[in-house]
Amino acid sequence: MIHSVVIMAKRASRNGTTGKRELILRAATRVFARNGYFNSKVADIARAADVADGTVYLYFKSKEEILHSIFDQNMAAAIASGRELIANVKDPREKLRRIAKLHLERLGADRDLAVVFQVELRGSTKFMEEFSAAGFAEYLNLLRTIFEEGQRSGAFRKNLSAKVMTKILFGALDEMATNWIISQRSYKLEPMADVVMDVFLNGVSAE
Amino acid sequence: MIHSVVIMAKRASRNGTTGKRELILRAATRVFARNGYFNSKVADIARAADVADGTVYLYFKSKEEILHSIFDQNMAAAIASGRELIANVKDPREKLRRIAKLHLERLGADRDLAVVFQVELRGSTKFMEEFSAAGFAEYLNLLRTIFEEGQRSGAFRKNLSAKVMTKILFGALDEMATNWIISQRSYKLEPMADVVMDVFLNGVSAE
DNA sequence: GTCAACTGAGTGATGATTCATTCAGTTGTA
DNA sequence: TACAACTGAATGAATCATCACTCAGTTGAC
Repeated sequence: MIHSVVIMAKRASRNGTTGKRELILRAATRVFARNGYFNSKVADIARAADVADGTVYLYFKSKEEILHSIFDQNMAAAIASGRELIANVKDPREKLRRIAKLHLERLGADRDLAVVFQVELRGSTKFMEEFSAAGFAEYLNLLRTIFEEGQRSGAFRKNLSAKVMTKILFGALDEMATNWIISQRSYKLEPMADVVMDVFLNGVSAE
Repeated sequence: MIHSVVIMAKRASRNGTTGKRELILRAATRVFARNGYFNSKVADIARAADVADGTVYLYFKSKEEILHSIFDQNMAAAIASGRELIANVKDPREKLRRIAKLHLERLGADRDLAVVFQVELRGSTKFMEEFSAAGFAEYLNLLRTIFEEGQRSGAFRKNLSAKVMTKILFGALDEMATNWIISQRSYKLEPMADVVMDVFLNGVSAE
């Protein structure tokens, strides 16, 4: 009886919905967020995941690959989620609003993840360059495509560089997220998207 | 004759306007920008400054203090410069325009410094918190004060949170700088301030 | 000769990664 | 059903390179 329960528990944590890889990624996100990437020891991650040091290396080639995986996985999910969300929306303004909300909603839902995205991933040009080559550029492209659509439809001023407008919008949202992390007082992050979009849309709209 | 020139040169680099402390700070900025803070060895900085390892510790308590000093010194200079620049400007819009231009001009003038500010200083929550407590908050306050002035004068919409507007503006400028660093193609950074201010002022202006 | 500035080899701690070993669970055979 | 042989996931102690920082000694200006 007791024996079988123990076995079940073991099974659940070993082969259940939460694989060990996923488990380690989550633990790493927590550890990176609390100590910073460079101050985090692989041993810390292992302990947080309740796993031996060596086990980490069965799933990841290196400490760096863990950070990469956190980024890749979440970025891919975010972009997919964003595409889906605007699939049958027509108005470019509304599309941007939804993306912005999603952006802050996702980060606001997981402070540790937000710290990794806003702080740890920025901590080296090497990372920044690799990341921008990867999913990050794709995200900016998504925003840009929508903006250009809005320019064609006459909603946004045509003399503005869509690329630059994209950076402005992203920068504003990004700063909301970063500030939210740093500030001690806890407020809701996602509603900030409305204010940002108000100012931004007002700033770029035609006539 | 020649001798005295050499002596002068030595003096200049040793006790003149450029003290050893300054020399080390500049070298560190270069090294941090190229390798990242955590990957930079104190020995690298010493070599870059053409100084022995130990000498670095005659001027700085630790590697971390070097990074702090780079931030403190430049931030203080930037704020002073900004205050001076708007001293006898009346129009809040124009004040913001000038600050924005100064912001991007300073970063655009020294790529290494820009990398340290945009990338290396963001790489840990610990730093971020300390830095925001220091000069960074003061910079945001400067922006906010101007914005509030503009609200009182009726130039900007009064129902907007000055604090949030400040973050939006800062975030947009910040992203311009970060993108400028990452992008390979070299363009002028400072003119981007005009575009940002166009959209921002348009977005927040009353009526 | 004195003193402040400077030097750079040495030290001690740290932490990423490896790998010999264990053992729970599976397979194949009778 | 029983059991021997096998598999490979998981372990964690040991390795080994790496640096931040120290300090005993040197230099050179006056």
